[in-house]
Amino acid sequence: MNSKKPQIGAPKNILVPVILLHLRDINAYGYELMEKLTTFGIDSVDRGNFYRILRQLEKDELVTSEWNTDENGPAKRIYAITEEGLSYLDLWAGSFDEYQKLLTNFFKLYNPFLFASTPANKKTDEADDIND
Amino acid sequence: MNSKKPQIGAPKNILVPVILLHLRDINAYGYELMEKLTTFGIDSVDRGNFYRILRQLEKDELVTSEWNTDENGPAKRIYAITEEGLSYLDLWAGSFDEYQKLLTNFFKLYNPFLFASTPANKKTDEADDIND
DNA sequence: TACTTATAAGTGTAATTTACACCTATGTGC
DNA sequence: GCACATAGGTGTAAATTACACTTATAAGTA
Repeated sequence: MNSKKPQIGAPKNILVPVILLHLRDINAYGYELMEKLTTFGIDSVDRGNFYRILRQLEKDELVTSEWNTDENGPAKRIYAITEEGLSYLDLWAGSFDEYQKLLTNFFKLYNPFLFASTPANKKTDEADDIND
Repeated sequence: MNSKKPQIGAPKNILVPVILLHLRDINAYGYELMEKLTTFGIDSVDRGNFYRILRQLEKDELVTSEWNTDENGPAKRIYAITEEGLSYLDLWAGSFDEYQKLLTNFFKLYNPFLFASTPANKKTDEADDIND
């Protein structure tokens, strides 16, 4: 198990919903998506596995793709989300909602005074943005 | 990959910090901890792997254990957190803080109106134009 | 006594996921 | 004709997870 240091960084399975979320707004190709993710808060993605995830999403019919050779440089595989992908994204949103509650529970136990009822307590310390 | 349904349920690596968090408050044995976790919001743990995680945590010197044969029933292996375990827990707390921000980013994109500045917006409708 | 149930702590191992290294190809600038 | 940035991949060992199964103690009960 090697529990010496925590996965500083998100569980990798977060990649799938975040990809779908971005594709809901704009059609995009893999390379582009990876760049967007780093600005989203996900630092460092394994490029190789990222492309594999995209191809798998296509196999599962959550996205579709087609080659774009119009622009300069190497051809890009442009992805678009499907109806199925959209409802799959909604499932994830529900799951993340649960997970947020879990994290709130964690911090309630970890640092109970952050959740104290009097606003005075909250003002005394920095991290009062934890619970939102 | 089989992306057909999301891991409705937490990433398993959350188990380690949650175990440590509980052990910070009370010394406990595996079976007991598993019951606590279900009330904590983690539904269904793999008992076998749970015990394996505990033994691994001990190998990593994040917890210590000793048998308790005083009480009725099978002997219990009582765990206690170490100093190292405590600081490891703190590392996790930082990591979760990051992850919470990521989830907030997710929902900002997923359902932006939840984060609208005017309270009036929140009141008007539930989610009409978001998904269609 | 033998059998069932609840508690407590595990083992074995296949399947899945992740990490890490490496490969192919196109176009631009030097 | 070579380096470099972009774009999309493969191969595979290591780690993790899921699922089935095992051992053992004590209490209750037929």
